[in-house]
Amino acid sequence: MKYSKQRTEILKVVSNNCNHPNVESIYKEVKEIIPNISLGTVYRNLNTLNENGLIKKISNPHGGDHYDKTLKDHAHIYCINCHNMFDINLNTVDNIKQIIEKQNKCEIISSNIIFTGICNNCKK
Amino acid sequence: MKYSKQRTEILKVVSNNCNHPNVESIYKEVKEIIPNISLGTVYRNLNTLNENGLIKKISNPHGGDHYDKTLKDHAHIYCINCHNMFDINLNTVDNIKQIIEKQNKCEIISSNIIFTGICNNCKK
DNA sequence: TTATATGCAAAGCTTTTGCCTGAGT
DNA sequence: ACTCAGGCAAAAGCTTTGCATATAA
Repeated sequence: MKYSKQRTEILKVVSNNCNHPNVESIYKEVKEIIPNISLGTVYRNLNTLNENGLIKKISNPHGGDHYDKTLKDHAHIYCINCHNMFDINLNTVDNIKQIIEKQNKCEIISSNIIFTGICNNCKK
Repeated sequence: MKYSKQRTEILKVVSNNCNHPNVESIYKEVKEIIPNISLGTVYRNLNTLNENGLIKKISNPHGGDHYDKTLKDHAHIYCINCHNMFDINLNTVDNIKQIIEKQNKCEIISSNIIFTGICNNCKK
């Protein structure tokens, strides 16, 4: 991977935010710094960064992937009202994995755990 | 919902199989019975059946939705080798939901839990 | 100087939609 | 008869890709 201003900026946007931005909002935000960046570059770099383990892709059942700076496997809640995605501290994910591997005699590589609902903030 | 031969056949394909077919394989299978069925009809009916709670849509992080006859919330494992999806008996899903609701003061409507790995059969 | 990344636009996929015809009640 | 469903093809999204140019090492 050769350095590029574009990729650095994209990584920054994902890393500096606590939300879990999707492609659209990453594109928007990076465009403010590098106005002539193309959407293709954003897609290409998100894939590269994901493949190199610098960010983590979270696929959303409601459409569109989100990207996460936290690399450790963890669960999320997706709010159908504000469309944001939040981390869930579910320290049982690793335990569950092991249980499933034993019970089903299979090998688990990764997990995608998304709860859909209404977040703390939107409930008010 | 008015009766239709097409919808009945689509529901049968999802219900009579223990695998969790995706659109492509549902289309293929129904086509053997109703050769002139169109792909649009399959999509339309899968959505209708899902909305009416007769089947359950499972979105796959690796692309393409799968459809499930089991309506109760449960987890799945997706095998990256044979591309099949299998049920996981995870009787803790309901417990986890409640824990999350309490901890995060949010409301959970549904869950999408998919583990990716290599299934029992492909491991051999 | 050589390899990799970008921008742009075209192509590719999957899914949805419009419109007219056909089937169900 | 009237309404809902299907077939077909076009459109809509989202994502990837090819190609020429630009940038990094």
